Amino acid sequence: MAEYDPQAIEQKWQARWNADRAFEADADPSKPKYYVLEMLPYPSGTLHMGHMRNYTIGDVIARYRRMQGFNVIHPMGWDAFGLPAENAAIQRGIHPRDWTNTNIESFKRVCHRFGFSYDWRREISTCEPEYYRWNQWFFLRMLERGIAYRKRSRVNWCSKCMTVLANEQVVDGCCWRHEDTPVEPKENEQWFLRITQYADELLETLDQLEDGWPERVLTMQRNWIGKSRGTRVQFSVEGISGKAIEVFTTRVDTIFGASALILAPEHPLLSALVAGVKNQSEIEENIQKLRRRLTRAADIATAEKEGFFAGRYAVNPFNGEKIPIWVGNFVLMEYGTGAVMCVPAHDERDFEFATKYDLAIPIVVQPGEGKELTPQTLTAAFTEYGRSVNSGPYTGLSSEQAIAKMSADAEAGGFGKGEIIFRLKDWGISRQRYWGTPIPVLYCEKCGMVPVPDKDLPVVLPRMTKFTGMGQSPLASVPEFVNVKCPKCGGQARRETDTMDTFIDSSWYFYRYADAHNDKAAFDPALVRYWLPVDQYIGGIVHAILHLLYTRFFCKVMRDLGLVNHNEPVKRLFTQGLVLKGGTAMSKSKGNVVGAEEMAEKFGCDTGRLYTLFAAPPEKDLEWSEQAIEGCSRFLHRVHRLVSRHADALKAAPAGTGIGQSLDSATPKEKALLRKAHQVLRRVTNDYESRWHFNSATALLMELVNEIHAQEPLEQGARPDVVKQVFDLLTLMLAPMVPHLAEELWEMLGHSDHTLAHAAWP
RNA sequence: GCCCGGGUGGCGGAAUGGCAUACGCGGGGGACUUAAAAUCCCUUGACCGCAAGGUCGUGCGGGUUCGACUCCCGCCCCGGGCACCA
Repeated sequence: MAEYDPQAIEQKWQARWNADRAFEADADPSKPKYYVLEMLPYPSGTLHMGHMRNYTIGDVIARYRRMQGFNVIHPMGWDAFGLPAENAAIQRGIHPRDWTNTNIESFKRVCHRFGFSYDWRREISTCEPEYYRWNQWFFLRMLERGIAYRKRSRVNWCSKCMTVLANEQVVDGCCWRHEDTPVEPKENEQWFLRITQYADELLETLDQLEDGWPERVLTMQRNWIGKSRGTRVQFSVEGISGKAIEVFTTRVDTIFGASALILAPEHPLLSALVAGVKNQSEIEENIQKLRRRLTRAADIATAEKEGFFAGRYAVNPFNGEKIPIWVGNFVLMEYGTGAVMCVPAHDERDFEFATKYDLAIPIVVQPGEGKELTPQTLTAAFTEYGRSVNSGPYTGLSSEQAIAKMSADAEAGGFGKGEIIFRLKDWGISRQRYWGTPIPVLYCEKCGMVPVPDKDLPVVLPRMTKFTGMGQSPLASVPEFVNVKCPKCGGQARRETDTMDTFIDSSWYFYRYADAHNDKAAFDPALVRYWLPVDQYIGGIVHAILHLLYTRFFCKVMRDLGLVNHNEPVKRLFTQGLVLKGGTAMSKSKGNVVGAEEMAEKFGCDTGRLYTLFAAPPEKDLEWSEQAIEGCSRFLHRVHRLVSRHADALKAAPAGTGIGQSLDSATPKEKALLRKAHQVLRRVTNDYESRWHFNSATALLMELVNEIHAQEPLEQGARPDVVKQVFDLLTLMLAPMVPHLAEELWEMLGHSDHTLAHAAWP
């Protein structure tokens, strides 16, 4: 009896799948399609079990859907541009392209080694001109529509990455790659994509994803977009004509309770306001002090409220009342108008501020329901809706009514209007680094900024050889790249030397899989219409905002370009848990990785796959345990032994009894075994179908094996055709999770007609 | 502070109102073996008991129900997200 030899079996079946082109799928409108996608990896270092868990889950789904008769597209590619490659180049003197390609080769080898059912014809690598020329093409289309634009602004600079970061790449005031490095504000001229133009739609269509996306991802995106409905109101400044201060408020109904205006220290009107007031120099000094203290975004949230009177008064347009203008450290220049009205009785922050600086606290909203607020009983701000009091003509209205009426009146009176604002900012995409897509514009002495004509795409990234990581845009030091003729006037021009954020690359890559080698267009819309949107996307929660927001934005832009006809790129999203070792996520920098290849060497990849599925439900974090793997290995050996021991008898079984046929003549014992097998089938199907609890699916299969083992049905004289049916079911159920072993068992059971790759799910 | 998850043996975890702890790991005992590995069998929540058996037991306190890990109310703890967003 042959022992289970995973290495041999795995090689054998991988060769067979290759020869059969078992996982290649082409668009075929007569078949229902299913798109299974795993987030494409950044090829750095070694592929570890964290990656493998992601791909194993995807592979199980792809194989299960294939068995169900779907035309399954299951592609893989490489997020090949990015900083670590460039940093490796600086540290080791290797070119980023060579470093990246070496890593891609090894990642690919391991993917093959694990038997993932990818259609490799669709492979892409984002650092190849064949791919990134379409980044440039998209950029030019956005430029034409005003979605891409250039402006000077305050941006986030990471001193370790030596580049500007997008807002989405800043976590708790620090760089997302360097959690201990606060980003520094920096004035910079750079390119932005006007994602805010889609803010409302990005928020609205999240509702369509309720059934398919994790609640927390939807919440995170909603928070990030941060829609607020409110009113913009202008306060004139006493003694200065023509210089109104605008505030944004969601509670215009409380404006009769405003006891001050508070401006952000960076407010552009401040210097004009302060000019000529008593104590001018002292106030200016205080402003400088506040500004300096606010350089670290991380500190702002925790800092104590501070402020001071700026020397002038504003006029409340609703009642003509004079209120002092203050400067406060808690007012954010980046949000709203950079100025707020201070209504202490009905806003917690204002209450705190007013208490500290002894400002008036007039009550203008009463809760009703028999409760009455008085200055004596008000120990905290009352921030809920109620009924307006002491609010002139609005007294007696509910808060909702007052907001509506006061917004309308402000607009009629020309001193304000209802407005919706978002927290979301435009996407800054310029990076002062080398290893990325060149931005396809140039600057002509005569014509100014000129887009590179489509016919001149791609703008190929030159092969630089010296990397220092110092200073600005490495490409600026390559004269052959920088100096060009202007395509408009033929005069002297300079190329843009910043490169694109690599999140552009990953924003549309899964559309390219549908038509990976098209050299006339990013993709053929007909193919995309067949394959997209993605039916099931699987990846880490880290991309809950970053990648998943950007890709939704790209989808909407592509729709408006007439390239796609859907509104959301991904129907269902699954975020798998981390693979931990010693309590922290496996990562090269922490030095706690378990390499996928060594895993496959030691136990075989089927065991590795099974372990990541069995050790925990897929959404939970999983602590790596070598002992638990041995349990999985034992189980697979046990199954192999069980089948091979009975293979000869079962092969000879009469072919009469197929799965699902009734067995009137079976003995009670035979029926009990069959019943068990079908119970397991029902529950395992449910696990594959919707619950994705592969750990309990595996447990059920173990139970079935234990049951067969305990009963020894053949030895006890059970009908071979009945036993065969049970073994067939077991094998089919194992197939998505441990495909190599399942194929081997299938063959041992005498099925020589076809591989399991496309066998029908029972 | 607000919003999501979660809390079950020594450990990973199972149980979609119906035998709590499936399955696996680890532990204990045994068979086979000269021996070991592998394999196979038995056992393994806590407490009381020689035993048959009994009592307790899913973070804590209440409630609904014939019946609650599961539903409701109030807390505690852990993880994650958001947060001077006006």
